[in-house]
Amino acid sequence: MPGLLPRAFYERPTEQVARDLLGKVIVRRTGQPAILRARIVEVEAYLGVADAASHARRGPTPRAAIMFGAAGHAYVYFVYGMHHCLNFVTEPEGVAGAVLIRAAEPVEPAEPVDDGFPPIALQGPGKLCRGLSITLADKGVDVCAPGVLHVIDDGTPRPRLASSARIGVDYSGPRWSRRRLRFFVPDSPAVSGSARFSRASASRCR
DNA sequence: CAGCGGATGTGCT
DNA sequence: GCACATCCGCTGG
Repeated sequence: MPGLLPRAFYERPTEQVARDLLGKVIVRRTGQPAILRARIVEVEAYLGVADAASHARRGPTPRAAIMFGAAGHAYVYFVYGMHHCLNFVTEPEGVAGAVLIRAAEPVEPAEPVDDGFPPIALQGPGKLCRGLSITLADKGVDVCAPGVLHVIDDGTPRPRLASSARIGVDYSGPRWSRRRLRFFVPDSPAVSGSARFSRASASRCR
C-alpha cells in the first residue's frame, strides 16, 4: 500500500518492522523549503529488556523510556560525544523495541540539479543523522503524521535483502551480538563496507 | 558525584 | 588496523 506508513506498521514485532522498512522512504523537512527524501537500505532491530545490546536492557531509564512507549515515534540518541542515531519505536505500548536506521540512499529528484555541492552522505547511522539534520530535538517526533519527519511507501518493489549480525555490539556477549538482527539491501552502494564481507555469506530473506 | 565506556567516523600508520 | 575526538547516561560508592 503506497503512502504514509501508519502506526499499525510500527506496532508489530521489531524484527519484522526492520525488514519491512528496507526500501521505504524517509521524508525530512528541514525548515527552509528544503525537503530531503532518503530510501532506507540498512537497519538493525533492537529488542526489549532481554536484548543485552539494546538501550532498553536496563528498563525505562530517562533515555530509553521512549522505547517502551507508543510505536511510530522517533528515538534519537547521542553517542561518542559527537554522533546522533535515528530509530523508530516499535511494538505495542509497554513493550520495548526500536529499529536503528543505519544507511539510506538519497532519492534524486526527477530533474537532478548540480548545485555544486556533493550528494548528501547517508551511509552509516551518524552520517545519516548529519545528512538529514536530525538531532535530539527530533526525539519523540510522531513519524506517523506528515510533519518534520515521516516515512512513506513510494510503491517501489520490495528490494532483495540480506541479514547479518549487528555492528558494534560485541559488549553484549555472543548470544546477542551474533544474532542476525541487521538487515540490508546487498546491492546498495550505500551499505557500509563490512556488508561487502557479509554479502558473500549473507542469507537471502524472503 | 566521580568514573567509565559507548548502537561512530575519520585519519594516520 | 588503531588511535582519538568529545559528551552524556548509567553505575556504584
